Amino acid sequence: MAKLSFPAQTSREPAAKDAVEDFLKRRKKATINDVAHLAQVSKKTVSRVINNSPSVREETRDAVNDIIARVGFRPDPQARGLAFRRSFLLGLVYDNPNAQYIVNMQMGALDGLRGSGTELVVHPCDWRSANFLEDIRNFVESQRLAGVIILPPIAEDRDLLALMDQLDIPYIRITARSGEDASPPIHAQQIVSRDREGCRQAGAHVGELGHTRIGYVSGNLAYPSAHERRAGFDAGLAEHGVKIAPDLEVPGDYSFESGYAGARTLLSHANPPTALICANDEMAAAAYRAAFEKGLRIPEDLTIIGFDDAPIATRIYPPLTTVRLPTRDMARIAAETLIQTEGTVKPTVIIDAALVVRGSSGPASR
Amino acid sequence: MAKLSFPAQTSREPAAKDAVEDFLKRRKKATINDVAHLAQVSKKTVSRVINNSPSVREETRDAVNDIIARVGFRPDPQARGLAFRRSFLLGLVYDNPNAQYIVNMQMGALDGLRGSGTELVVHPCDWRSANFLEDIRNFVESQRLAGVIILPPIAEDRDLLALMDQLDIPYIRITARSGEDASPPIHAQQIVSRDREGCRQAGAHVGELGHTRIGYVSGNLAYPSAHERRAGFDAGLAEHGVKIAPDLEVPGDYSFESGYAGARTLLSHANPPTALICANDEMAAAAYRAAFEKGLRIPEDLTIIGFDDAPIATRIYPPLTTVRLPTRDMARIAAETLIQTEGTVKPTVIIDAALVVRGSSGPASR
DNA sequence: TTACATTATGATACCGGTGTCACGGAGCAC
DNA sequence: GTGCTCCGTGACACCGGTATCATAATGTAA
Repeated sequence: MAKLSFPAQTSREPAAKDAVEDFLKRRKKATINDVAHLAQVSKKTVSRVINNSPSVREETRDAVNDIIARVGFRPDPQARGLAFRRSFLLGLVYDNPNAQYIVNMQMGALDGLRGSGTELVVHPCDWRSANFLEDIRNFVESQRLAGVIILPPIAEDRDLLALMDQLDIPYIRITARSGEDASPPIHAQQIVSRDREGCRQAGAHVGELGHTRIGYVSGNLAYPSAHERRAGFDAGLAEHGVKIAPDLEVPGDYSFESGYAGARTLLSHANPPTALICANDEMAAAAYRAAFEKGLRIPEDLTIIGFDDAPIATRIYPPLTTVRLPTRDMARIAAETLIQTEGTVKPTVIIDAALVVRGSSGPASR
Repeated sequence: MAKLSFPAQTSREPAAKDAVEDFLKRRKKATINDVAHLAQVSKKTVSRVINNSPSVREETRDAVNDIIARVGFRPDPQARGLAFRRSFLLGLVYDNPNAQYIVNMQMGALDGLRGSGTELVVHPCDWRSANFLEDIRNFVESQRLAGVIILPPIAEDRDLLALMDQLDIPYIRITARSGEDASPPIHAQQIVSRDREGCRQAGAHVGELGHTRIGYVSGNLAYPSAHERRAGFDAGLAEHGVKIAPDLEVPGDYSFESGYAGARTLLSHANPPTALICANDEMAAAAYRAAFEKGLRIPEDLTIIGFDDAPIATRIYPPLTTVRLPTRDMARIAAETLIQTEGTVKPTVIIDAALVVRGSSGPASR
């Protein structure tokens, strides 16, 4: 037990030591061939070590790992990708690059990728463009992406989802409404936010404050989120026996401009609202402006509710009561899911939104 | 002149037609080998066509291009990159991912890349981390990036610039102060914003409005931008014989929180300012809050000036008078420069900032 | 001891492109 | 007609990895 059979091993090591020194002097990026040569094994064995193949003798593995560490070898993603026929890049595709949630989701995706050796390639695109699909196809296919995260609203595009299915590349969509109960159902991996629940809480909050004259600036009704949010607000208000006044409802499209126009209209009404619910924070910020221009005080004269808990919610004054949507976490989970699952499709992940009460909501004064 | 020697050509074409049909039926992504085979030339010739090599007979080129178009061949970036020893990816490295200018610059970089076949890989990093340089080195080197755009504030890191020089990869830094007159001078390609000029205009504006009691919340003095901006404001104010009150100056670090704390301090002063200049919009927005909490009206009681013309400048009420920094354009130019220049280093590009007067500035009332 | 699995390892082809260099033919001077 | 350059093209090696399959080394049963 004491004396191990060292003659066999030692024959390799000493020679290698010097060779490593020599190699390092050349200051060249190490390749798998260099490592194989220095470790006196074939490149395939080095490849096995890199890929954690089980069928490598521990002794060999250690020797190879030693050389790898000493020469600082890092396998080339390009070569690896070429051989594997897939890259080590995750794609983030989205329209609407100005929206804050896109920024958050990108940060979330980066959170999820950190330390994985996979990098994030961002690819904005134009949903209205004629070659929308062609552009994405080209991107995904030619980069041989390891996976794709599709952000709202284009995550609702059935043609895009069909394309992704056809390309046979792992992808995950982020959306406000599960596609499983759609017709036909969507079977893609998805991260679904429960906007409805958060909005229910917000609606209940407004009802609880005693408001009865309630205005609403909707989101873009082309997107499921707008309907989910509306349904949630309705449910919460109903808990207190109130509802959005039919004559105090205007369509918005999530933009500041549409929110401003909508809020102006509502606040100019002969019998204006004492509470104004906006389908996102951007429009709520616009409502602030409309209110201030009319000389209204928030929340004394007007309660305003938003949705998203975007940074702007705490930048405007008074800070906005809103519904927090953990966009960053959603994208993080999406990225983690894509790089962890090896072909296996994980079930839908549901994320809850929740009310955050701040200074823009107060009791009805009239 | 009439009869061209067509026998030689026609022998190739007809056979190919059918072959292309056959190929398309297989629904496989075309490779250079497929194209070479169908066009009845060597893959090297196809390669020449792809790369616009001049030494290809026009006739041959047309034939190859025809096949390329018919089979929808797109060269694989991975394989191409492996052979070229560089990828078709541009890296965007930055710290401070929450800042709005980062978002703008990313959009700008994407603008600059559009249609170039190069994709953008975003890589946030942590300047304070011990392996900051190692992380970036690893990223740049292992991805064999085609180029790197370095955003502020890490674009000021001399060690990072030295590393990039050593890695011998095209890169361009975006900064508020040219490195050419630094000691030792920085010879990197750079896009320099002239913050100072914009701030001079803003300072002159404040002076012109008759303010004499002027407060200042500085930027992070570790960054050149903070000094440039301050110098600009000083110069503009000096044009009207006024200056920032020594007792009304507090340090900020560009964050909302620091701006809030700073503004509160200044507005609590026994002899408070009638104008408050903030080194960026984020801090200006925080100053709004501090002012409102004190019951001050903007601009009647207090003039507030920001810098950046970030989206928030028009979201808060009243809209903020600020200095517009064309961050998006700067990054677009950076990206364009990197993909256009083939080894040749372009000179420094200077971008001007300019005052945008909105509703937060008004005449001094006292 | 021999026969037969079982494991560890390597030789070679391959992923899809580009670089090097050699070669055949056209154009020109002699 | 010969010798020369110049141009267009292709054969082949190579970029840096992985897959396949054969083979050497080891273990186990007979």
